[in-house]
Amino acid sequence: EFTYCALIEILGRAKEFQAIWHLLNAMRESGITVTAVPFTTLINSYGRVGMAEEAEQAFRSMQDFHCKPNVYAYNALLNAQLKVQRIEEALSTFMDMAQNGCDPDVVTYTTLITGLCRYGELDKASNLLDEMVNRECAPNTWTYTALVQGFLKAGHAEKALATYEQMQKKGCTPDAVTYNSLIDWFCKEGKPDKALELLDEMVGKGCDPDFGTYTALIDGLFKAGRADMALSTVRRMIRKGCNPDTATYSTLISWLCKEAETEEALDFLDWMMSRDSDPNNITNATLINGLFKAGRTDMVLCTVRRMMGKGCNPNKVTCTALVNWLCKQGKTDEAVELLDAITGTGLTP
RNA sequence: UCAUAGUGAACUC
Repeated sequence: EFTYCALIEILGRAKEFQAIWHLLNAMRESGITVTAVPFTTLINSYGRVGMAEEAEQAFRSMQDFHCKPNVYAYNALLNAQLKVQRIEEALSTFMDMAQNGCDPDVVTYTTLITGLCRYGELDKASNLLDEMVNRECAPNTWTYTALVQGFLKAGHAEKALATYEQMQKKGCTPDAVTYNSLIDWFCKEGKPDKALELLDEMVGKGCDPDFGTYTALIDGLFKAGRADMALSTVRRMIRKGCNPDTATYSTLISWLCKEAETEEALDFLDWMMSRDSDPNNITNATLINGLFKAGRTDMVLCTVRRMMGKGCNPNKVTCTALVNWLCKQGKTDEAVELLDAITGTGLTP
């Protein structure tokens, strides 16, 4: 049983859904009692790739396995539904929980609050927080942070800050994610100094900055025209033992290209590739786009090849741009060659 | 805790 669950987890990440179903059926046929665990794993796997209807189907089929959904299964379903904006369905899942005597927990509420905020249903989200308190289901740092983030993204800074206050009054300590949300918001508002103050505050309170903190700051400082400070933040990050990840690299590469520092941007790519982290699709798009904008068309093709060598293929937008450019240059052969090299795209200029 | 929730990056718009 334990082994099965581990296997299903792996299959789920590999999107081998059919294999999971076969495994579940095999388990049932061999008389193994199927618990809610493998179903939760399956529902989550569907959820991750946005297959909400399949997630719903998996949830319903639990019945056929005489398996009663628990709060984990409900939460996974809610998550899958909200990810693709099935708000009505999610709300009815939430009602079902109550009817089936399954008490929502803090994860249930946080999932709902996050989902509702994402689609602008801030009042509903806010009401849920009140409902939690009334039902003696204590919100935690994640719950408050989700709501803070929701208000910030919706441009309701006052409410965000009020929630942030409320959180602390209730004894929930802000963590790195909470700070990162606020830091990012200050940066986006063009107030990197405020963001830096918050950085000091978090450090002062013993909360370690992470990738998110530094990346948000670096981006904000570049945006505010303070490239030198941004680069010193990179050094600080490395000095503190927090190594840049792919998002940090993308931020750097993007800005360096904008600042016409393409050599530095390419140096970062070298550095990145010489280290643990491989470029991902976003790094790829960032760099290619940056090189085009900076007029470094000489470097475009060899960079594309290097990244493809690392298994990092251009996305649709980049690919179209590349092919267009090659065709304009009259290098249609190279364009066709490139298209062939990129699997599974049927794009033609 | 064998399974679930909140942050950061490019392009497109």
